[in-house]
Amino acid sequence: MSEQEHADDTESVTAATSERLVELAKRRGYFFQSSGAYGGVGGFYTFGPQGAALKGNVEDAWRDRFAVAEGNMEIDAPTIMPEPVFEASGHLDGFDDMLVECPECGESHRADHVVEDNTEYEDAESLPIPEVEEVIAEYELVCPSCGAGLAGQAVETFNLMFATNIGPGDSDPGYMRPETAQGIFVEFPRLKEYARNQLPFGVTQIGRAYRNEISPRRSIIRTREFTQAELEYFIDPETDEPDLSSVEDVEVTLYPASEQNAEDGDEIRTTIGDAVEDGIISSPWVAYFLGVAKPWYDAVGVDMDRFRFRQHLSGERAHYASDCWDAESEIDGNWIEMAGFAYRGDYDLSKHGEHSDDRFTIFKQYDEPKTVERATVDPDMSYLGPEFGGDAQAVVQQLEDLAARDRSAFDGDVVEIDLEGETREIPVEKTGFAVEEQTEAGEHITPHVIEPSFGVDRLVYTVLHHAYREDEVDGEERTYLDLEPEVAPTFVGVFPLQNDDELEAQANEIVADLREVGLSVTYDDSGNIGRRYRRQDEVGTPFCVTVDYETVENEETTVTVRERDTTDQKRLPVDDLAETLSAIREGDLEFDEL
RNA sequence: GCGCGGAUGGUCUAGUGGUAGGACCUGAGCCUUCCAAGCUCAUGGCCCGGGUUCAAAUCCCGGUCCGCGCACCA
Repeated sequence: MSEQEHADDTESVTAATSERLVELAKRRGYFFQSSGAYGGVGGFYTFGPQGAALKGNVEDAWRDRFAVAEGNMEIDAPTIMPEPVFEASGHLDGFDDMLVECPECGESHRADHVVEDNTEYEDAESLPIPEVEEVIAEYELVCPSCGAGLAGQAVETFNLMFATNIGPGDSDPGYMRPETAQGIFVEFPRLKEYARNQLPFGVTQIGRAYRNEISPRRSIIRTREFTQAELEYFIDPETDEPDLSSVEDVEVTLYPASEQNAEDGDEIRTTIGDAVEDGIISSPWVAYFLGVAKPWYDAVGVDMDRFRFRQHLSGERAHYASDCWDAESEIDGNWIEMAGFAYRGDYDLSKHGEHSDDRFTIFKQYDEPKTVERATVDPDMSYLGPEFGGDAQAVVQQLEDLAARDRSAFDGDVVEIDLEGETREIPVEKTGFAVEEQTEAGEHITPHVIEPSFGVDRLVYTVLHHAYREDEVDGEERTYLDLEPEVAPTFVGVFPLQNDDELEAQANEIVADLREVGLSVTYDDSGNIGRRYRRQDEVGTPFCVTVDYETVENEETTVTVRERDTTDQKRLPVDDLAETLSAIREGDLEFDEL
């Protein structure tokens, strides 16, 4: 077999897993194309009963670890926000792609890239559309694919945000958020109050985000509406350091940019502590969250042999990030991004501070108050008002600026200011100029942000894919999902061995008992017992309880408990059942220990 | 958005210019003392819109959706 044939063969085998998984997902209610009755719509999926439960469990696990256990605050912001938010965040401009279509071959190309690659223009993206069209015509630029002239072709913009109107008319444009993060940043002034103005603090959000992708692909891996679980962790970059003691021994597989660029570069197996010490991960904060994330991914069922952290190459980083690592999982031989851990610096808070009326800063007290000399003005408005009319406020502004900048300007009898190109004189006595000693208790600083941002749908897909198993039981083929008990949609199935009033009554009692303690239970009395086991195997239910004749005949009431992966059975007293299964669900007990 | 391929019950699939068959699943019943058994019965389908034709699920055109490649993924 040739190398090529062998590769094809391998691919078809792995791709088969994805195909079977997608088929299982449809059939058993994990996820499926939405709006199918109307022909479906690209990039939108509905999570069915099993999928919604799995996803909810994953979200709960995330909340437990990244909000509750870390002492962070969770919020729930709207998915639609007004245009100015995205002007500030940079999504309105930065999210705009200029596309030009070739009249010959039909290929679409980034117009700004075509211009930058073939002219002396360096930042074509910032040019207005008509100008880009002019440049293309002027330089007689051609299609990179086929060489046909592009002059005269319209340059279209495509913004990946879904646009809408807030209220009637189109005077108030709004957008579906392209990431949940902005919902947190925008509320920073209030959130810092809830944190009692103390850094560091973290805010989490689990919610939907929307991107009008040009071409959604690979089932729920790339969709137009998806769920993110994000943490924005705000720190004082001068003084805050993470406590790495709890994560320094966590072993990780890292794929740094330097290795990706190297000829024979490879992944590095190391620990969080060593990676920081060796400078592989430059930000200890990013390292901290990688260290928290890895065991968490393990716990929800990601195969650690198919998991790594990959550093972004310099060219692939977002406009806001100074360093970024992705958590990646391997699916069918491809690595897919499940989370990004970005050091966003003060980018977002600074932008919102500039664009809005609020302060996106934290007041940081000095250890000792500082005494500073400061020149101030307290203008006599009864003079300035009549003298300058509508310009009076501008004059006051100028005086304040001047006092701060050059107090010697107030040395004489008059101060000269420039008003719309005209020099005007103001008597110093009318300006209230004074040099005073002031004590400053601290300063306003803009916190830096570390953002662990998780894609929930991709994680759910990975968990299902990594859990997919095929084996044989007594010579019969079996498909099952090796889901962690913590995230499995259904925790236990309860069956009467046969259709028999007494067995059914007993089984129903057990169902009620188990539900009483909060377990997710399903009851099934259809078909023979083997079929029912296989049904639960296929959706990943970790345990099945069967009521048989021994249960109802013997003195001590007992049932069999069957474990999914091994199909092993143990007999347990009904009285302890709820407690025992709860303990397993919580991870305090193993089936083997029974 | 471009190119290639595809679309038949819930799922997987056969099929022909003359209105569709199978397997599995599902439901009802029988049987059954722990792993997809058996028997009987039942529900359920040609992606959408045009065109050609006496007749279109089938041929042609357009669309939608899916998969792959290109581009895109802040």
